[in-house]
Amino acid sequence: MDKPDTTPPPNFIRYIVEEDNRTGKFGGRVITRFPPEPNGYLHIGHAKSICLNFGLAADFGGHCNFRFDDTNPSKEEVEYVESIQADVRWLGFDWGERLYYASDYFEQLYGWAVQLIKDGKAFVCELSPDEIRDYRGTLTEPGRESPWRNRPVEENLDLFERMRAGEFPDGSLTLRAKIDMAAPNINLRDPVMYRIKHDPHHRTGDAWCLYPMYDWAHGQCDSIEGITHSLCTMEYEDHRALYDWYLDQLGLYHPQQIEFARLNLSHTVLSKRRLIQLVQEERVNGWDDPRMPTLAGMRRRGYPPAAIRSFCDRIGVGKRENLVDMALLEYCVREDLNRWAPRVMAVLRPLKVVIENFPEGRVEYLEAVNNPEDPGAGTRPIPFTREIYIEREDFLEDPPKKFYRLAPGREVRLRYAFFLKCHEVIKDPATGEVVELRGTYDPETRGGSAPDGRQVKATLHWVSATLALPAAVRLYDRLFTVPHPSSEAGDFKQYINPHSLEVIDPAWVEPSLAGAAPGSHFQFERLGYFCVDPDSTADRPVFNRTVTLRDAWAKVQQSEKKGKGS
RNA sequence: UGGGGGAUCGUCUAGCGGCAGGACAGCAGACUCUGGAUCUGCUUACCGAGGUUCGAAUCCUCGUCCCCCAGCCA
Repeated sequence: MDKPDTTPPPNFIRYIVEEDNRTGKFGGRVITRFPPEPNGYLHIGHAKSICLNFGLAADFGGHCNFRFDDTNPSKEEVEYVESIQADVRWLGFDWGERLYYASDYFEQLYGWAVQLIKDGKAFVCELSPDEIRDYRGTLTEPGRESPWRNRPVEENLDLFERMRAGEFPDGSLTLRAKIDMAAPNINLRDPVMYRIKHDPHHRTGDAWCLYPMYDWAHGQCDSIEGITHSLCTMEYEDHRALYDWYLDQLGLYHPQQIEFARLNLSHTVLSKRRLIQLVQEERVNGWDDPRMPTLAGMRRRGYPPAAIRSFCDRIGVGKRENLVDMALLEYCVREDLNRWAPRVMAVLRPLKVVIENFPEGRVEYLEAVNNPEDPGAGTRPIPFTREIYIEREDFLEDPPKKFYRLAPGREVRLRYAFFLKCHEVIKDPATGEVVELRGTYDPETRGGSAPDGRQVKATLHWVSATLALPAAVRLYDRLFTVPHPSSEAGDFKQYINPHSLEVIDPAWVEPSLAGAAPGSHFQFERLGYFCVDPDSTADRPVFNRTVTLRDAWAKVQQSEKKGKGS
């Protein structure tokens, strides 16, 4: 129905697929795959690949396989195979029955290796890892052939069989392809196909002590599954020649590999190595810490999956190096949440206001709109009492020109309630800190407008000081202080933002939030979007700030500051 | 200086020989019971030098700069 809106912008991969369909290269089929290694959590960079692969297949009436590239048991764990599937599902994609594992093909791969040996195109090598490196040559000099390169086929076959049987220790032997030690493409200098690892595998258990290298497995896995378009990141461009070589020697079907640039996001890091460090060194509280760029972290932070998908559509797909501004992701998050997140009131840093002409002990219920963007969302009652809390930063005793919130003698509107006028400022005599405001309300302004037509410049959010619920609120900010921590000099961790998490406890939220379910989203009016954290308990909900609202006042303050400074 | 890739607004991206477009960010304004949302307007780009062509971001040549590759990782 709304097809034009959902059609993603054009990109070079789409053109290739369209062209392939025109020429009938794959008979009009479009089969892609998402092939994660279960050695860590998925992050926003994976989301780009997921959206690309699943989206492309869906748009061309094909399908996308889900395949774990589980060829290295020493790094892989079931925890990850589970979290990865949960994350892809959460993102909104469905692979039906098409869940595969590279380990499903171990036997087939082994058979193909035997075939290459018989054809004289692979050999068992006894060089140590150091020696292999040494023999490989350098970027500018050719390598030297392994002394074991011309072993008779029968001997290779025998040794390879015994490698599988477990007769040799880890690292003692490898199976290598016999290609060309002088190839300018280093991937073609007799690459290792199998290494010995007496390591139990999360799926095959101890059936194998011989594991295929990714380069040996990947092309054939794609081929077995009939993948038409095998999308991967740029660093695999050099490997394509090797995948093609294997497929050619084996006489197998060739998928078409297309490389695209991986995503870089500002103010964070997206390499598994660095994310793992953050987790292991406890710079964050686990993989799903809301500051992490992982899907699990973003989910906990409150980023809706639709926002992440929209982001992936907007960033496009290209081949050049890029650094996408976090502001774009935040825009997508706000754009989505704005449409459907219910609005509530919460005060983070309370300043008590006593409304002197409002009777003590009286509670008046006012009607508040749940979502101005969605009339169907209805209204809810909120209690108004003699003592309320307003946000501390909404009052200034000596307001600058552009500040039009509350000040002595000034009148403002309390959202969905009454006009409030401030008469008196009570301070701590010792510190001079404002501790309480005294004022009066105008009963005639119930609901928020004055019968006499007088206007106020500001509307403040508030909660009843007697009826509000205490809650813990976690304010998150960007994890790093610089746009591109991993390209900065020195250890990336020195650029961690020391203020990336601030906990406010207690903050005060309106009573309707009692029992809010973990994972549910709200807009705290004038403050931002918040998501209920799983750490919440019955008597103390915990809210994570997903993202702030766009803040025009903050910008005014900033530009004033800059103006003064220069 | 072996091989592979890439250079378009501040950022991301479109363009496929015919007016360089969009989004985010920024700026200005309108509107507003959220300084939210919405709406309007504005600023800003083809890495460089030659060539082909009536016409070049696009084709050709020569440069420059950036990224990737020397794991028994993926």
